[in-house]
Amino acid sequence: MSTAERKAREKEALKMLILKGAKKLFLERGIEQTTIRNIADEIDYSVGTVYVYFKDKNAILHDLHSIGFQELGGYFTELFAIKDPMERLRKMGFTYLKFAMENSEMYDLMFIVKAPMEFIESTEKEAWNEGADTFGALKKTVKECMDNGHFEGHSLEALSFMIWSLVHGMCCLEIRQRTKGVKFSNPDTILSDGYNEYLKIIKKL
Amino acid sequence: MSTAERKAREKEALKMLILKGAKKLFLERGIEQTTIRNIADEIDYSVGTVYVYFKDKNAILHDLHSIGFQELGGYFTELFAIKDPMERLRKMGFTYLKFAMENSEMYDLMFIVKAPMEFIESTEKEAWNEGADTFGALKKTVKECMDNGHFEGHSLEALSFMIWSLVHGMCCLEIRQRTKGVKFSNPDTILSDGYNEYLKIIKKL
DNA sequence: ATTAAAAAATGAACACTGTTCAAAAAATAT
DNA sequence: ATATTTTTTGAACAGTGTTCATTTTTTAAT
Repeated sequence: MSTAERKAREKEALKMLILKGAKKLFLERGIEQTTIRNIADEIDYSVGTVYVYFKDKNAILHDLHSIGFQELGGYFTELFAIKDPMERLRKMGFTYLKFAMENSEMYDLMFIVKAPMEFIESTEKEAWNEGADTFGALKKTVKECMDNGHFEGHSLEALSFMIWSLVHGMCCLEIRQRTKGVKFSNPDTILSDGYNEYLKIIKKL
Repeated sequence: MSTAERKAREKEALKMLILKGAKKLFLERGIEQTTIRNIADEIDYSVGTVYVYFKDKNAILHDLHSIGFQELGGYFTELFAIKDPMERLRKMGFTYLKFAMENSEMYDLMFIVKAPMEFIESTEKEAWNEGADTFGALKKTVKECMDNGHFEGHSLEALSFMIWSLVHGMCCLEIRQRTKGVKFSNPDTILSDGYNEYLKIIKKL
């Protein structure tokens, strides 16, 4: 019985080792430039082994995308100590932008790359819980703001989606290099001027 | 002299034929599922010929991305007849969203896919004029609104970037399938409820 | 009309990709 | 020490973007 437990642990450990190697390569050379052979080489295993632990490349990308959401959760934890929902909403915007600018490759994988969603669709038992939970946290805060008399005339779902779209839009334009002709053409500007404008907008709503 | 002119025309015609074939395949099976061989087959030429007319795949994607901006221009033309800048800004938002939802594969190529930007960087003589011009049209309208007393306390560049980010964010989340857990989970909802919320927001600014 | 020169089109070949799977190696149980 | 199960392997396959010597076609000159 003990050996079976150990084996299960070892199996899990090797799975994590593959993910760790994959993440390392993603960060230093980009997602698209990383191959299964690269990952196998990185951790000194053969390609075949990688396929024992992951159905295909999308499975690796999906698991890594989930790890990204755990990391985003780490950025978010201290937010929930903030009592005032408007203050929390402000800081939530900053934290989201900061995470995206400091972990752009992971953000890309979590919110832009198609592969993780394709994996979810192919397995089709589970929904995109990571996304639903994150959006849920935003909605909860927006609701508290509305309960306190803010955002009159807006519906909860719609306004929450707008706020998400606004910050995601900035991140997406920056990460996929569409800010070349705009003055907002680097991560620092997004985090200062972009965030500043975000503050002005939610104040007026 | 006449033959040289005809040859130049024929060269251009074949180039357009390749782009036309590429676009057809993109729309019916997606960008990532379309190969150079597919394109060559589609127009009854060999792979080699494609490479005579285009440096590489990114060059095709870039030219197709430019065609997308021409098409977006077509959607935009009637906007400039609108005198009232606020009314123009409202309709501009709707037109942008409509273009994105009706031509999602082209929108993806224009504003999300990396390849066209990589091509611009590799040639490095030209900037992303398509993007700068489109953003310029938005900025011009926002400026007229500000001249009419709207959007007090905002800077032109920053607010224009926010408006772009807001509508682009919606499109990007929808096109890259991140709206599964949200009620805004199809193109029609974006175009009705999403646009409605966009109207509410710019009215309050 | 024949021939030489230039231009255009070709597709086999190369190095790479994700993926599979019979065989080998290692670990476990008897 | 042997048999069984589990784990790991890497060659092989079908596909990708890309190149380039060769062939075909077109043009220009005689």
